Amino acid sequence: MASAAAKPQSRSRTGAKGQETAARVRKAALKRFAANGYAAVSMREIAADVGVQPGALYNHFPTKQDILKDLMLAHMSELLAAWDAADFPAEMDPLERFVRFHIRYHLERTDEVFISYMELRNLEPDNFDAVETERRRYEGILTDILEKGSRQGRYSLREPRVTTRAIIAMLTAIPSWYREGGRLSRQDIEEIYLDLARKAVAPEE
Amino acid sequence: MASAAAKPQSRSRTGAKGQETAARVRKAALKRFAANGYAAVSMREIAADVGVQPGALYNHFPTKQDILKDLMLAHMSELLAAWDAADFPAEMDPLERFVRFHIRYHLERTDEVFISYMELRNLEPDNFDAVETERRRYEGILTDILEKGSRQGRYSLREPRVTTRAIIAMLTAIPSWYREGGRLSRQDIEEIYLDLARKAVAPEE
DNA sequence: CTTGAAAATGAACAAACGTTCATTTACTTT
DNA sequence: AAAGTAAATGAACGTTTGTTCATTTTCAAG
Repeated sequence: MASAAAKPQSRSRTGAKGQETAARVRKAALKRFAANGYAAVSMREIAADVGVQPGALYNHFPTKQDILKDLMLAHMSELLAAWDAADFPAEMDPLERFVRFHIRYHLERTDEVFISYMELRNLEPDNFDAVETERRRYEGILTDILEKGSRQGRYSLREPRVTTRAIIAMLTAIPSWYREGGRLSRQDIEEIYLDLARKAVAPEE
Repeated sequence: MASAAAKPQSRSRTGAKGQETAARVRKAALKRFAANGYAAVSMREIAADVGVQPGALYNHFPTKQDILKDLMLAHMSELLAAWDAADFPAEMDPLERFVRFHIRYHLERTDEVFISYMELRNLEPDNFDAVETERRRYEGILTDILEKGSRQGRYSLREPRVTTRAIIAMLTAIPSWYREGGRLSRQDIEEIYLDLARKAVAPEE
Protein backbone atom coordinates (compact mmCIF):
# COMPACT_ATOMS: atom_id res chain seq x y z
CA MET A 1 0.00 0.00 0.00
CA ALA A 2 2.65 2.44 1.05
CA SER A 3 4.75 1.51 -1.94
CA ALA A 4 2.02 2.09 -4.51
CA ALA A 5 2.67 5.77 -5.00
CA ALA A 6 6.44 5.54 -4.92
CA LYS A 7 6.66 2.53 -7.21
CA PRO A 8 9.56 3.18 -9.59
CA GLN A 9 7.75 1.19 -12.29
CA SER A 10 10.77 -1.13 -12.53
CA ARG A 11 12.29 -0.03 -15.83
CA SER A 12 12.87 -3.66 -16.67
CA ARG A 13 9.49 -4.23 -18.23
CA THR A 14 8.91 -0.89 -19.87
CA GLY A 15 10.47 -2.10 -23.11
CA ALA A 16 12.56 0.83 -24.21
CA LYS A 17 13.11 -0.66 -27.64
CA GLY A 18 9.42 -1.26 -28.06
CA GLN A 19 8.49 2.30 -27.20
CA GLU A 20 10.83 3.51 -29.87
CA THR A 21 9.44 1.19 -32.51
CA ALA A 22 5.90 2.22 -31.62
CA ALA A 23 6.93 5.80 -32.22
CA ARG A 24 8.31 4.91 -35.64
CA VAL A 25 5.07 3.13 -36.47
CA ARG A 26 3.09 6.22 -35.52
CA LYS A 27 5.32 8.39 -37.63
CA ALA A 28 5.13 6.15 -40.69
CA ALA A 29 1.37 5.69 -40.38
CA LEU A 30 0.89 9.43 -40.01
CA LYS A 31 2.73 10.16 -43.23
CA ARG A 32 1.01 7.40 -45.16
CA PHE A 33 -2.49 8.14 -43.90
CA ALA A 34 -2.06 11.80 -44.72
CA ALA A 35 -0.75 11.07 -48.19
CA ASN A 36 -3.04 8.25 -49.31
CA GLY A 37 -5.87 7.94 -46.83
CA TYR A 38 -6.44 5.41 -44.08
CA ALA A 39 -8.30 2.90 -46.22
CA ALA A 40 -5.72 2.97 -48.98
CA VAL A 41 -2.76 2.28 -46.69
CA SER A 42 -1.85 -1.32 -45.85
CA MET A 43 -0.20 -2.62 -42.73
CA ARG A 44 2.49 -4.02 -45.01
CA GLU A 45 3.36 -0.55 -46.27
CA ILE A 46 3.63 0.81 -42.76
CA ALA A 47 5.79 -2.16 -41.75
CA ALA A 48 8.06 -1.62 -44.75
CA ASP A 49 8.53 2.05 -43.82
CA VAL A 50 9.44 1.07 -40.30
CA GLY A 51 11.78 -1.60 -41.63
CA VAL A 52 10.04 -4.52 -39.99
CA GLN A 53 7.83 -7.45 -40.89
CA PRO A 54 4.05 -6.90 -40.85
CA GLY A 55 3.49 -9.15 -37.87
CA ALA A 56 5.76 -7.04 -35.69
CA LEU A 57 3.30 -4.14 -35.80
CA TYR A 58 0.94 -6.18 -33.66
CA ASN A 59 3.37 -6.10 -30.77
CA HIS A 60 2.60 -2.39 -30.51
CA PHE A 61 -0.94 -1.87 -31.78
CA PRO A 62 -3.71 -4.44 -31.58
CA THR A 63 -5.27 -3.37 -34.90
CA LYS A 64 -4.87 -0.90 -37.73
CA GLN A 65 -7.84 1.00 -36.37
CA ASP A 66 -6.01 1.51 -33.09
CA ILE A 67 -3.17 3.26 -34.91
CA LEU A 68 -5.63 5.73 -36.40
CA LYS A 69 -7.38 6.26 -33.08
CA ASP A 70 -4.04 6.77 -31.38
CA LEU A 71 -2.95 9.39 -33.91
CA MET A 72 -6.18 11.33 -33.80
CA LEU A 73 -6.62 11.36 -30.05
CA ALA A 74 -2.98 12.31 -29.58
CA HIS A 75 -3.40 15.17 -31.99
CA MET A 76 -6.45 16.53 -30.23
CA SER A 77 -4.93 16.37 -26.78
CA GLU A 78 -1.71 17.96 -28.00
CA LEU A 79 -3.69 20.70 -29.67
CA LEU A 80 -5.56 21.48 -26.48
CA ALA A 81 -2.37 21.29 -24.43
CA ALA A 82 -0.65 23.67 -26.82
CA TRP A 83 -3.46 26.17 -26.41
CA ASP A 84 -3.15 25.99 -22.65
CA ALA A 85 0.59 26.45 -22.91
CA ALA A 86 0.46 29.24 -25.48
CA ASP A 87 1.62 32.56 -24.17
CA PHE A 88 0.72 35.83 -25.76
CA PRO A 89 1.13 39.41 -24.61
CA ALA A 90 -1.33 40.07 -21.80
CA GLU A 91 -2.98 42.92 -23.62
CA MET A 92 -3.64 40.94 -26.82
CA ASP A 93 -7.26 40.60 -27.86
CA PRO A 94 -8.54 37.05 -27.27
CA LEU A 95 -9.74 36.61 -30.86
CA GLU A 96 -6.33 37.63 -32.11
CA ARG A 97 -4.78 35.11 -29.76
CA PHE A 98 -6.94 32.35 -31.09
CA VAL A 99 -6.46 33.18 -34.75
CA ARG A 100 -2.70 33.43 -34.45
CA PHE A 101 -2.48 30.27 -32.39
CA HIS A 102 -4.67 28.27 -34.72
CA ILE A 103 -2.82 29.30 -37.85
CA ARG A 104 0.59 28.69 -36.35
CA TYR A 105 -0.30 25.30 -34.93
CA HIS A 106 -2.06 24.11 -38.06
CA LEU A 107 0.81 25.15 -40.30
CA GLU A 108 3.23 23.24 -38.09
CA ARG A 109 1.27 20.00 -37.91
CA THR A 110 -0.21 19.68 -41.36
CA ASP A 111 -0.31 15.89 -41.44
CA GLU A 112 -2.01 15.53 -38.08
CA VAL A 113 -4.52 18.23 -38.95
CA PHE A 114 -5.27 16.74 -42.33
CA ILE A 115 -5.89 13.29 -40.92
CA SER A 116 -8.00 14.60 -38.10
CA TYR A 117 -10.73 15.95 -40.26
CA MET A 118 -10.27 13.71 -43.26
CA GLU A 119 -10.32 10.35 -41.55
CA LEU A 120 -13.08 11.00 -39.06
CA ARG A 121 -15.39 8.78 -41.03
CA ASN A 122 -12.99 5.85 -40.80
CA LEU A 123 -13.19 5.81 -37.03
CA GLU A 124 -15.33 3.21 -35.38
CA PRO A 125 -18.21 4.77 -33.41
CA ASP A 126 -16.57 4.75 -29.98
CA ASN A 127 -13.36 6.26 -31.29
CA PHE A 128 -15.31 8.79 -33.31
CA ASP A 129 -17.17 9.95 -30.24
CA ALA A 130 -13.95 10.31 -28.29
CA VAL A 131 -12.39 12.50 -30.97
CA GLU A 132 -15.58 14.48 -31.46
CA THR A 133 -15.69 15.29 -27.77
CA GLU A 134 -12.20 16.78 -27.92
CA ARG A 135 -13.03 18.68 -31.05
CA ARG A 136 -16.03 20.26 -29.41
CA ARG A 137 -13.86 21.22 -26.50
CA TYR A 138 -11.54 23.05 -28.87
CA GLU A 139 -14.43 24.80 -30.60
CA GLY A 140 -15.70 25.77 -27.19
CA ILE A 141 -12.62 27.87 -26.62
CA LEU A 142 -13.46 30.15 -29.52
CA THR A 143 -17.16 30.14 -28.72
CA ASP A 144 -16.39 31.34 -25.20
CA ILE A 145 -14.17 34.08 -26.55
CA LEU A 146 -16.88 35.25 -28.92
CA GLU A 147 -19.62 35.14 -26.32
CA LYS A 148 -17.67 37.01 -23.71
CA GLY A 149 -16.44 39.59 -26.22
CA SER A 150 -19.94 39.94 -27.53
CA ARG A 151 -21.32 40.62 -24.05
CA GLN A 152 -18.65 43.22 -23.51
CA GLY A 153 -19.46 44.89 -26.79
CA ARG A 154 -16.04 44.28 -28.27
CA TYR A 155 -17.48 42.01 -30.96
CA SER A 156 -20.80 41.90 -32.68
CA LEU A 157 -22.22 38.64 -34.03
CA ARG A 158 -25.44 36.74 -34.33
CA GLU A 159 -24.66 33.13 -33.48
CA PRO A 160 -21.54 32.26 -31.47
CA ARG A 161 -21.58 28.56 -32.37
CA VAL A 162 -22.11 29.19 -36.06
CA THR A 163 -19.55 31.96 -36.12
CA THR A 164 -17.11 29.65 -34.37
CA ARG A 165 -17.46 27.05 -37.07
CA ALA A 166 -17.20 29.65 -39.80
CA ILE A 167 -13.96 31.07 -38.48
CA ILE A 168 -12.42 27.69 -37.74
CA ALA A 169 -13.35 26.36 -41.19
CA MET A 170 -11.80 29.40 -42.80
CA LEU A 171 -8.57 29.00 -40.83
CA THR A 172 -8.32 25.23 -41.07
CA ALA A 173 -8.38 25.34 -44.86
CA ILE A 174 -5.14 27.32 -44.99
CA PRO A 175 -2.76 24.34 -44.94
CA SER A 176 -4.59 22.84 -47.93
CA TRP A 177 -3.25 25.52 -50.23
CA TYR A 178 -0.44 27.32 -48.39
CA ARG A 179 3.02 26.41 -49.62
CA GLU A 180 6.25 27.32 -47.92
CA GLY A 181 8.40 29.67 -49.92
CA GLY A 182 5.48 31.13 -51.85
CA ARG A 183 4.66 34.78 -52.29
CA LEU A 184 3.09 35.06 -48.85
CA SER A 185 4.88 34.37 -45.58
CA ARG A 186 3.26 32.85 -42.55
CA GLN A 187 3.15 36.28 -41.00
CA ASP A 188 1.37 37.62 -44.07
CA ILE A 189 -1.20 34.87 -43.76
CA GLU A 190 -1.70 35.63 -40.09
CA GLU A 191 -2.35 39.29 -40.79
CA ILE A 192 -4.72 38.64 -43.67
CA TYR A 193 -6.84 36.15 -41.78
CA LEU A 194 -6.74 38.16 -38.59
CA ASP A 195 -8.08 41.08 -40.56
CA LEU A 196 -10.88 38.97 -42.04
CA ALA A 197 -11.86 37.47 -38.69
CA ARG A 198 -11.77 40.77 -36.84
CA LYS A 199 -13.86 42.59 -39.38
CA ALA A 200 -16.34 39.71 -39.62
CA VAL A 201 -17.24 40.17 -35.95
CA ALA A 202 -16.55 43.89 -35.69
CA PRO A 203 -19.13 45.94 -33.78
CA GLU A 204 -21.24 48.25 -35.92
CA GLU A 205 -20.00 51.76 -35.44
CA MET B 1 -23.68 16.60 -95.53
CA ALA B 2 -27.05 18.24 -95.44
CA SER B 3 -28.35 15.47 -93.22
CA ALA B 4 -25.57 15.75 -90.63
CA ALA B 5 -27.25 18.39 -88.50
CA ALA B 6 -30.69 16.84 -88.69
CA LYS B 7 -29.54 13.31 -88.03
CA PRO B 8 -32.13 11.68 -85.78
CA GLN B 9 -29.40 9.62 -84.10
CA SER B 10 -31.27 6.39 -84.95
CA ARG B 11 -32.64 5.49 -81.53
CA SER B 12 -31.86 1.86 -82.18
CA ARG B 13 -28.32 1.90 -80.93
CA THR B 14 -28.59 4.43 -78.14
CA GLY B 15 -29.32 1.71 -75.60
CA ALA B 16 -32.13 3.26 -73.60
CA LYS B 17 -31.97 0.53 -70.98
CA GLY B 18 -28.24 0.96 -70.60
CA GLN B 19 -28.46 4.70 -70.08
CA GLU B 20 -30.90 4.13 -67.28
CA THR B 21 -28.74 1.52 -65.58
CA ALA B 22 -25.71 3.78 -65.83
CA ALA B 23 -27.73 6.45 -64.03
CA ARG B 24 -28.60 4.00 -61.27
CA VAL B 25 -24.94 3.08 -60.94
CA ARG B 26 -24.00 6.74 -60.57
CA LYS B 27 -26.67 7.25 -57.97
CA ALA B 28 -25.68 4.21 -55.92
CA ALA B 29 -21.96 5.02 -56.13
CA LEU B 30 -22.62 8.61 -55.11
CA LYS B 31 -24.45 7.54 -51.96
CA ARG B 32 -21.89 4.90 -51.05
CA PHE B 33 -18.84 7.04 -51.74
CA ALA B 34 -20.30 9.86 -49.69
CA ALA B 35 -21.15 7.58 -46.79
CA ASN B 36 -18.09 5.35 -46.64
CA GLY B 37 -15.42 6.81 -48.87
CA TYR B 38 -14.26 5.72 -52.30
CA ALA B 39 -11.63 3.27 -51.10
CA ALA B 40 -13.99 1.56 -48.66
CA VAL B 41 -16.71 0.91 -51.23
CA SER B 42 -16.57 -2.23 -53.36
CA MET B 43 -17.92 -2.73 -56.83
CA ARG B 44 -19.97 -5.57 -55.38
CA GLU B 45 -21.75 -3.22 -53.01
CA ILE B 46 -22.58 -0.83 -55.81
CA ALA B 47 -23.81 -3.72 -57.95
CA ALA B 48 -25.98 -4.98 -55.12
CA ASP B 49 -27.55 -1.54 -54.69
CA VAL B 50 -28.32 -1.40 -58.38
CA GLY B 51 -29.69 -4.93 -58.27
CA VAL B 52 -27.28 -6.42 -60.73
CA GLN B 53 -24.24 -8.69 -60.81
CA PRO B 54 -20.79 -7.08 -60.40
CA GLY B 55 -19.74 -7.84 -63.95
CA ALA B 56 -22.63 -5.84 -65.37
CA LEU B 57 -21.15 -2.60 -64.07
CA TYR B 58 -18.40 -2.93 -66.63
CA ASN B 59 -20.90 -2.54 -69.45
CA HIS B 60 -21.26 1.08 -68.30
CA PHE B 61 -17.97 2.12 -66.72
CA PRO B 62 -14.57 0.74 -67.65
CA THR B 63 -13.24 0.94 -64.07
CA LYS B 64 -14.20 1.98 -60.58
CA GLN B 65 -12.00 5.03 -60.96
CA ASP B 66 -14.08 6.13 -63.95
CA ILE B 67 -17.20 6.18 -61.82
CA LEU B 68 -15.51 8.55 -59.39
CA LYS B 69 -14.16 10.74 -62.17
CA ASP B 70 -17.58 10.84 -63.79
CA LEU B 71 -19.27 11.90 -60.54
CA MET B 72 -16.77 14.61 -59.76
CA LEU B 73 -16.56 16.12 -63.21
CA ALA B 74 -20.33 16.06 -63.53
CA HIS B 75 -20.65 17.84 -60.23
CA MET B 76 -18.24 20.58 -61.20
CA SER B 77 -19.82 21.23 -64.55
CA GLU B 78 -23.31 21.25 -63.04
CA LEU B 79 -22.13 23.66 -60.38
CA LEU B 80 -20.76 26.05 -62.98
CA ALA B 81 -23.85 25.68 -65.14
CA ALA B 82 -26.08 26.40 -62.17
CA TRP B 83 -24.16 29.61 -61.49
CA ASP B 84 -24.60 30.70 -65.08
CA ALA B 85 -28.30 29.93 -64.89
CA ALA B 86 -28.86 31.50 -61.49
CA ASP B 87 -31.03 34.56 -61.57
CA PHE B 88 -31.06 37.14 -58.86
CA PRO B 89 -32.57 40.61 -58.69
CA ALA B 90 -30.57 42.93 -60.93
CA GLU B 91 -29.72 45.28 -58.12
CA MET B 92 -28.34 42.59 -55.81
CA ASP B 93 -24.73 42.98 -54.75
CA PRO B 94 -22.49 40.42 -56.49
CA LEU B 95 -21.02 39.11 -53.24
CA GLU B 96 -24.51 38.56 -51.90
CA ARG B 97 -25.36 36.71 -55.09
CA PHE B 98 -22.41 34.43 -54.71
CA VAL B 99 -22.92 33.70 -51.03
CA ARG B 100 -26.59 32.92 -51.44
CA PHE B 101 -25.99 30.79 -54.50
CA HIS B 102 -23.17 28.84 -52.93
CA ILE B 103 -25.07 28.07 -49.75
CA ARG B 104 -28.23 27.05 -51.57
CA TYR B 105 -26.45 24.82 -54.05
CA HIS B 106 -24.25 23.18 -51.46
CA LEU B 107 -27.16 22.45 -49.16
CA GLU B 108 -29.04 20.84 -52.05
CA ARG B 109 -26.22 18.61 -53.26
CA THR B 110 -24.54 17.52 -50.08
CA ASP B 111 -23.31 14.16 -51.37
CA GLU B 112 -21.74 15.55 -54.52
CA VAL B 113 -20.12 18.38 -52.58
CA PHE B 114 -18.80 16.05 -49.94
CA ILE B 115 -17.25 13.69 -52.44
CA SER B 116 -15.77 16.49 -54.47
CA TYR B 117 -13.45 17.72 -51.80
CA MET B 118 -13.08 14.49 -49.85
CA GLU B 119 -12.13 12.15 -52.64
CA LEU B 120 -9.82 14.44 -54.55
CA ARG B 121 -6.85 12.45 -53.38
CA ASN B 122 -8.28 9.24 -54.78
CA LEU B 123 -8.28 10.61 -58.29
CA GLU B 124 -5.55 9.54 -60.65
CA PRO B 125 -3.37 12.47 -61.75
CA ASP B 126 -5.12 13.20 -65.04
CA ASN B 127 -8.55 13.14 -63.48
CA PHE B 128 -7.33 15.22 -60.57
CA ASP B 129 -6.07 17.90 -62.91
CA ALA B 130 -9.34 17.97 -64.79
CA VAL B 131 -11.35 18.48 -61.60
CA GLU B 132 -8.87 21.01 -60.26
CA THR B 133 -9.20 23.09 -63.40
CA GLU B 134 -12.94 23.31 -62.94
CA ARG B 135 -12.55 24.13 -59.28
CA ARG B 136 -10.25 27.00 -60.07
CA ARG B 137 -12.76 28.25 -62.58
CA TYR B 138 -15.39 28.35 -59.85
CA GLU B 139 -13.07 30.12 -57.43
CA GLY B 140 -12.33 32.58 -60.20
CA ILE B 141 -15.93 33.72 -60.16
CA LEU B 142 -15.64 34.96 -56.60
CA THR B 143 -12.16 36.34 -57.13
CA ASP B 144 -13.44 38.44 -60.03
CA ILE B 145 -16.30 39.72 -57.91
CA LEU B 146 -13.94 40.70 -55.13
CA GLU B 147 -11.42 42.35 -57.44
CA LYS B 148 -13.98 44.38 -59.31
CA GLY B 149 -15.78 45.39 -56.13
CA SER B 150 -12.47 46.27 -54.57
CA ARG B 151 -11.55 48.53 -57.48
CA GLN B 152 -14.90 50.23 -57.22
CA GLY B 153 -14.44 50.77 -53.52
CA ARG B 154 -17.43 48.68 -52.54
CA TYR B 155 -15.24 46.14 -50.77
CA SER B 156 -11.92 46.40 -49.01
CA LEU B 157 -9.55 43.45 -48.85
CA ARG B 158 -5.90 42.60 -49.08
CA GLU B 159 -5.63 39.49 -51.20
CA PRO B 160 -8.45 38.52 -53.56
CA ARG B 161 -7.26 34.94 -54.04
CA VAL B 162 -6.74 34.33 -50.35
CA THR B 163 -10.00 36.01 -49.45
CA THR B 164 -11.75 33.86 -52.04
CA ARG B 165 -10.47 30.69 -50.44
CA ALA B 166 -11.34 31.93 -46.98
CA ILE B 167 -14.94 32.72 -47.89
CA ILE B 168 -15.45 29.53 -49.87
CA ALA B 169 -13.98 27.39 -47.09
CA MET B 170 -16.26 29.04 -44.58
CA LEU B 171 -19.33 28.44 -46.75
CA THR B 172 -18.44 24.94 -47.89
CA ALA B 173 -18.21 23.70 -44.31
CA ILE B 174 -21.87 24.45 -43.67
CA PRO B 175 -23.26 21.12 -44.92
CA SER B 176 -20.91 19.26 -42.56
CA TRP B 177 -22.84 20.40 -39.54
CA TYR B 178 -26.15 21.82 -40.77
CA ARG B 179 -29.11 19.55 -40.15
CA GLU B 180 -32.57 20.03 -41.58
CA GLY B 181 -35.22 20.75 -39.00
CA GLY B 182 -32.76 22.21 -36.52
CA ARG B 183 -33.01 25.53 -34.75
CA LEU B 184 -31.80 27.47 -37.76
CA SER B 185 -33.49 27.50 -41.15
CA ARG B 186 -31.66 27.73 -44.44
CA GLN B 187 -32.66 31.36 -44.63
CA ASP B 188 -31.18 31.95 -41.20
CA ILE B 189 -27.92 30.38 -42.33
CA GLU B 190 -27.88 32.54 -45.45
CA GLU B 191 -28.31 35.71 -43.45
CA ILE B 192 -25.69 34.82 -40.86
CA TYR B 193 -23.04 33.92 -43.40
CA LEU B 194 -23.91 36.81 -45.66
CA ASP B 195 -23.39 39.07 -42.70
CA LEU B 196 -20.00 37.52 -41.91
CA ALA B 197 -18.81 37.68 -45.51
CA ARG B 198 -19.98 41.23 -46.06
CA LYS B 199 -18.38 42.54 -42.93
CA ALA B 200 -15.16 40.66 -43.59
CA VAL B 201 -14.64 42.65 -46.78
CA ALA B 202 -16.43 45.82 -45.75
CA PRO B 203 -14.67 49.08 -46.63
CA GLU B 204 -13.25 51.01 -43.69
CA GLU B 205 -15.53 53.88 -42.96
C1' DC C 1 -40.47 -14.08 -86.92
C1' DT C 2 -35.74 -13.31 -87.49
C1' DT C 3 -31.62 -10.96 -86.56
C1' DG C 4 -28.08 -8.59 -84.11
C1' DA C 5 -26.39 -5.88 -80.83
C1' DA C 6 -26.64 -4.35 -76.04
C1' DA C 7 -27.02 -5.84 -71.36
C1' DA C 8 -26.77 -9.07 -67.67
C1' DT C 9 -25.19 -13.44 -65.79
C1' DG C 10 -22.28 -16.35 -62.94
C1' DA C 11 -18.15 -18.20 -62.32
C1' DA C 12 -13.47 -17.48 -62.14
C1' DC C 13 -8.78 -15.00 -61.82
C1' DA C 14 -4.69 -13.35 -59.45
C1' DA C 15 -3.53 -10.08 -56.14
C1' DA C 16 -3.84 -7.82 -51.86
C1' DC C 17 -5.89 -7.40 -47.46
C1' DG C 18 -5.77 -7.59 -41.88
C1' DT C 19 -4.50 -10.63 -38.72
C1' DT C 20 -2.54 -14.89 -36.30
C1' DC C 21 1.04 -17.81 -34.52
C1' DA C 22 4.80 -20.96 -33.59
C1' DT C 23 9.45 -19.93 -33.59
C1' DT C 24 13.70 -17.39 -33.27
C1' DT C 25 16.37 -13.32 -31.93
C1' DA C 26 17.61 -9.50 -28.86
C1' DC C 27 18.20 -7.58 -24.61
C1' DT C 28 17.69 -6.58 -19.54
C1' DT C 29 17.76 -8.29 -14.82
C1' DT C 30 19.09 -11.56 -11.58
C1' DA D 1 26.53 -16.86 -17.23
C1' DA D 2 21.59 -18.01 -16.82
C1' DA D 3 16.92 -16.88 -17.09
C1' DG D 4 13.03 -14.70 -18.75
C1' DT D 5 10.49 -11.46 -21.18
C1' DA D 6 9.85 -8.35 -25.03
C1' DA D 7 10.37 -7.88 -29.92
C1' DA D 8 10.79 -9.52 -34.50
C1' DT D 9 10.48 -13.16 -37.90
C1' DG D 10 8.38 -15.61 -41.74
C1' DA D 11 4.94 -18.20 -43.23
C1' DA D 12 0.32 -18.97 -43.33
C1' DC D 13 -5.03 -18.26 -42.73
C1' DG D 14 -9.37 -17.01 -44.73
C1' DT D 15 -11.54 -12.92 -47.01
C1' DT D 16 -12.20 -9.58 -50.07
C1' DT D 17 -10.75 -6.88 -53.81
C1' DG D 18 -11.17 -5.09 -59.06
C1' DT D 19 -11.66 -7.05 -63.18
C1' DT D 20 -12.38 -10.57 -67.06
C1' DC D 21 -15.03 -13.54 -70.00
C1' DA D 22 -17.68 -17.13 -72.21
C1' DT D 23 -22.44 -17.63 -72.09
C1' DT D 24 -27.21 -16.40 -71.78
C1' DT D 25 -30.99 -13.16 -71.72
C1' DT D 26 -33.40 -9.01 -73.30
C1' DC D 27 -35.38 -6.28 -76.63
C1' DA D 28 -35.98 -3.09 -80.43
C1' DA D 29 -35.36 -2.81 -85.73
C1' DG D 30 -35.94 -4.94 -90.23
